[in-house]
Amino acid sequence: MAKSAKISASHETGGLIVHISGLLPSLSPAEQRVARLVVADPADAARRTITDLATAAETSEATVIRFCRSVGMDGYPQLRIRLAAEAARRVEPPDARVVGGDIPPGADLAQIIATIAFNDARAVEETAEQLDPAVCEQVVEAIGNAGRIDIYGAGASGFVASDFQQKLHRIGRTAFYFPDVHTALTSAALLGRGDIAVGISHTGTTSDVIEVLEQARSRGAVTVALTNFPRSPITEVADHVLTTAARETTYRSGAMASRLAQLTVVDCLFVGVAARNRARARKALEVTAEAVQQHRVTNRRKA
Amino acid sequence: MAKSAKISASHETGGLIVHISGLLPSLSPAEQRVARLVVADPADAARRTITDLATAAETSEATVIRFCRSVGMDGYPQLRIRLAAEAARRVEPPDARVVGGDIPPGADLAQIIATIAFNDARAVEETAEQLDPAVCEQVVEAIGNAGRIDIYGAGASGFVASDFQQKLHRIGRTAFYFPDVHTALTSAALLGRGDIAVGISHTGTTSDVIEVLEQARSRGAVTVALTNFPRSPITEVADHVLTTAARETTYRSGAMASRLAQLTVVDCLFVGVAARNRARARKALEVTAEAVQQHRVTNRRKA
DNA sequence: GCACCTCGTGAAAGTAAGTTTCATCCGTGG
DNA sequence: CCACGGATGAAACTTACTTTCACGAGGTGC
Repeated sequence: MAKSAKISASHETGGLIVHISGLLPSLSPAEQRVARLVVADPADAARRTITDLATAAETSEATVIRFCRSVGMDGYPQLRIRLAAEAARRVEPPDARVVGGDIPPGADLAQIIATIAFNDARAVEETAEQLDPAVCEQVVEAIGNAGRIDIYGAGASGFVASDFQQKLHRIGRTAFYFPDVHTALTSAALLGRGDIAVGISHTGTTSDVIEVLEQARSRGAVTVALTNFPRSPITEVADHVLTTAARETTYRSGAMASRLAQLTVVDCLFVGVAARNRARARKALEVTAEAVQQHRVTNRRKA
Repeated sequence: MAKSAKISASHETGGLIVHISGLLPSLSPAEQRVARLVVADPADAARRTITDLATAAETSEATVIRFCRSVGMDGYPQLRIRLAAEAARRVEPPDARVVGGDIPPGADLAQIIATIAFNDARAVEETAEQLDPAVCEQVVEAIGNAGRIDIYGAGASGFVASDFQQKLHRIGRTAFYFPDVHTALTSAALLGRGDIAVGISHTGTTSDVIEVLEQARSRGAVTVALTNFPRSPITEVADHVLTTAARETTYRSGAMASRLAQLTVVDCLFVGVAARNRARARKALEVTAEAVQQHRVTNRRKA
């Protein structure tokens, strides 16, 4: 039977549309009408049912099926999902976003959301890229072996410090965080060889944190600094320096992205430490999760 | 009150998978089996027929249909093309990374860093994609006009709550955060019409937070919930629901990505509020920045 | 402890979508 | 004027999708 020129089934993922328009002239009139609809708006075609599309092309379902076969598909459903896939792929409008910059005055919420998310995601990715695994390894090692872990941070970095403390505590490491400088100083004074102190400061210029870290170091503790600026003062009192890569510089942005970058670093260290002793960490996590269980309500679902 | 919180069916093209994983816990067991298959490999699911998928999930076609409806689709074909579209859009991560999953046991630091950063960045991006600007607008409006702002959160979400409080405070809004449930409850009891309460809970099942939010609502305050799961109990006591889109589900990952997603949402709200009154917010930020200036050291650089 | 709900579930009936078959139409060349 | 062959759509057919319904588990109130 006239198995009319079955064009090599383009099994490659892309190029279906191109493929179709390429062999458009070789199609029968009725099939061409279908093809034109498909090429004109693949996404729309994907949404239609075969009868619907046939009607739109002023033809019958049979012709649509024939068209599917002509372009190398098994049947209509297959064409449909391929079209949906391609339509989705080509819709990628990388509208110019304000990279690392301020939010334009007239921006609406949607723009604000897009800009912030973009910058936040960037900060996280770029931080990960420039993080030195070797340094991380040393820090993880130190934390894993430390007798005591002190974590310092002020303001926004204080939240990160606090978060880190809580995480380490949850896997059974003896970690402390002090919101108050005086308490932190006394704690630092009691550190010694085999202990570790981590100072977090976005700018790297927070005198309180630097001071405490210095104290800790003078007592023989290993010191770690987490900052955005690799040459900032805090690095002078640190044995190991980890840096974030948040671009924001203006106070106006309120160091938003930097927090996320700091947290990402904290997460990496945490997972690294936990991975050193899987069994123990897992056990500790299970126990702690269980502990808060009674403070969770069972899922009384909504209608 | 269930009617108050509507599950904004992510009408946009993107975020279906994320949307589904968010709803996962609120689905019935059989539907969850379907959901897991779909989330695990959307492209594959798109290729399957409904009977096929039902068999794979060890359930009936009826359940698959119910699942479609649960996630806001009209029927199976619609789900199918949406899945195909999303699968196509998703850029395959360079090296096979464990998306939303655990870190492989033998991983070295570099792998851990890459995986965490990838998941963190994704959570931020996907959260932004599915955030409903309209709801944000309402919340921003409410916060901007509120007499008093109470923010509740426990555990990891507590840090986020605290961060939010600090941010709002910095631009001159009267905001509070209470680490202690009892204090929070008394504060909530003193709220009234014109005030606003924000409850943050990743799982949406933290009874303490729900309880306090409920109290606030009963006093006439506008209530806002920030959670990863759009049908969790907390949404029942909230006038406005904002959702994050962190995929992690295992407690093992310690809800790491979710924090970042929550912070991104907080940042958006913060900037939104600040943008409402640029002049005043800027002034406040300048003044507060100046206040901590003397706690910064000048750049005595390293040798 | 019983009656009664409600909810999740799959079997089966029902409907719609997709596919095949086949008769018709129409132009072409004998 | 009559085959002939390809294009086409109506209709039969098959498969996929959707709805309905009854059963059973787990809870709730009497």
